[in-house]
Amino acid sequence: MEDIQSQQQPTEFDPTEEEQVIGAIMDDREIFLDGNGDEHHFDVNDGSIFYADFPPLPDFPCMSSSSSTCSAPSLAKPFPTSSSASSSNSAASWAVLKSDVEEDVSKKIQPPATSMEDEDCFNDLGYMNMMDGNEFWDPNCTLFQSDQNPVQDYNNMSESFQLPQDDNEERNKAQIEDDGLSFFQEDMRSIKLKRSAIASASKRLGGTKEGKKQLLRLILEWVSQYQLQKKRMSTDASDSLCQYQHPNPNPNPKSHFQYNTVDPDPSACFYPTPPGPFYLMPTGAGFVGCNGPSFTPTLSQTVINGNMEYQSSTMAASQYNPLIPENDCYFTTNATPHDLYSPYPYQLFDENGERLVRLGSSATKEARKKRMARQRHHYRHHTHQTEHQSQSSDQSLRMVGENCTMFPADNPGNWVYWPSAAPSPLMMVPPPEVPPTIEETPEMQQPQKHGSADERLQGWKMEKNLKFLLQKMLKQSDVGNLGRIVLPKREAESHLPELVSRDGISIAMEDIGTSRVWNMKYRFWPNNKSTMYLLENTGDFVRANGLQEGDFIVIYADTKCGKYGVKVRQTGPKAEGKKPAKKNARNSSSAANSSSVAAMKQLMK
DNA sequence: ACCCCATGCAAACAG
DNA sequence: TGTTTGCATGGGGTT
Repeated sequence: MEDIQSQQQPTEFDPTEEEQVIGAIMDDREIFLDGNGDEHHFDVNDGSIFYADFPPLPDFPCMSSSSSTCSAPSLAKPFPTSSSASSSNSAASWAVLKSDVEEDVSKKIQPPATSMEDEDCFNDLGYMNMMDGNEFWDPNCTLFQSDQNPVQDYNNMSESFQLPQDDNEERNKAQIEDDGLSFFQEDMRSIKLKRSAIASASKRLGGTKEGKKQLLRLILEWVSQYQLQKKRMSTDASDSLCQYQHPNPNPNPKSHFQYNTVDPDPSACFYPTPPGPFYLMPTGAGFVGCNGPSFTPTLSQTVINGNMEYQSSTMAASQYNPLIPENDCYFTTNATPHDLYSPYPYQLFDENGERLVRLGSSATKEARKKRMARQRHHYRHHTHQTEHQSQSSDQSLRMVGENCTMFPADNPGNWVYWPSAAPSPLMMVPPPEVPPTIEETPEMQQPQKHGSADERLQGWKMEKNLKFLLQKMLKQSDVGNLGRIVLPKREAESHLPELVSRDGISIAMEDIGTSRVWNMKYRFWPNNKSTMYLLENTGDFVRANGLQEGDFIVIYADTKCGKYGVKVRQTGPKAEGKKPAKKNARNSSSAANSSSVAAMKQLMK
């Protein structure tokens, strides 16, 4: 059973081939036959369990040229109010959400949503070399595409299952072995994997026998967890569902979209308070509304505070929320909490032949033990959420912050195992801080350490849910004691809420690095027959981050949480040429961007 | 010529 | 008197 052997070369797979039962990859012994149809049918079609095109990296997707490139001028908003694309394509839940927000807020501040305009913008900007596709922002996108609706195949196993406690994982794994064939006979029998998918996954795992073993191990483990969970759920299914709660569960979708005022409860998203040993982090898949039932069943595993959860995220949404239209998008309100906070580290995706395996943590016991040790270590030292806010240097915090999961920085649950060929972007890769320009090559934007840049980048896309809005290289006047930052006009008009009053609007701006939320004010001044846009109340923010002239702030729209995020990028000691901008462009953002790109390239080296 | 925006500066405000 | 607020100015890039 350990011997995984594909019947084909990993790299050679017939696109027309039929599904291949799991057993077929195991030592050529047909241990598992195709399910008889009335059992759990793990019909993992090509393109369903593999997903190669991660959501776009929201880091600097639109450069200053965006406003000129994007068709929507000043009224184009990150949170469109009346975008036909948005209203027509977004899920019904979003429509409800939108209306709620519009009724309640007074200044046309809309929750983050994606508009086709924005997508086009991204495309036009050539950012798609990173974004690859529109699925992330496309309300109609199928984040995990599949020719078939895997939910149908998952109808009988769509419970979102979890592992018990992490301490039990060893037992679980042991049980995998102990149960032996009985284990397989129940569920593995019905798992079908397309040969190409297997081949691809195997290839991703190195194409070696060991890699195949690893693949099988992952599958087995996943199914085993399903087995365990199924047993549990048979006695108390609801417990399983209720065990995971949003840190700030609130049935009112508006709770996620406090746009006009600072969210009184930052924990609504930005300050999660794990309710207990379990804390689910929202995944892009489950949260962002671009995954309908066609969402790929993924082998998901997350270890959170020493606990592990396995979940097939969209299955849960499908099962527990039958209102979710197929192939449609749904936003948070339609998704069950379970769905919304589904982890995903175990993932095998496929799309258009470009395969990517994102495997879970248990590739080796050795590695897992190390991770668990790290988790315990971190957990001992960080038991209170408030402490997390000072972890701006913590890479994991950065990542989760950008992912809107607001996972505690010390929370080790954010780890994933990444095959050596594709190191985890979460753990190893700092985000590219420089918005990619058209002329920028992907290599320039990507970390250099592990794995291919493309794989890492895709992982990034998967993790992030932030949409780049604008960035600004701070001038002396921005970091002075005036407490205001002039924003680039075009970007402000294009991507920030429309201002109808000179009083402006309050914007809850989360510092992505620290998870701290700053209540800023976005407003404009008339200026020389034109308009000047500013962020006010930035003094504390600037001081807290020690921002200086030449540093950058990048403003994002958090599409999951409906808030704004700001990321600071400090360019270090202001010794050399700290006046790079030197008014070298008319648009400060353009100037800043172009100059900052160069500066950042230096920094990233 | 137009526009953007960094910043100067004075009025208003607060302590 | 110090700080904040709001507008004006003008350098410099773009059209």
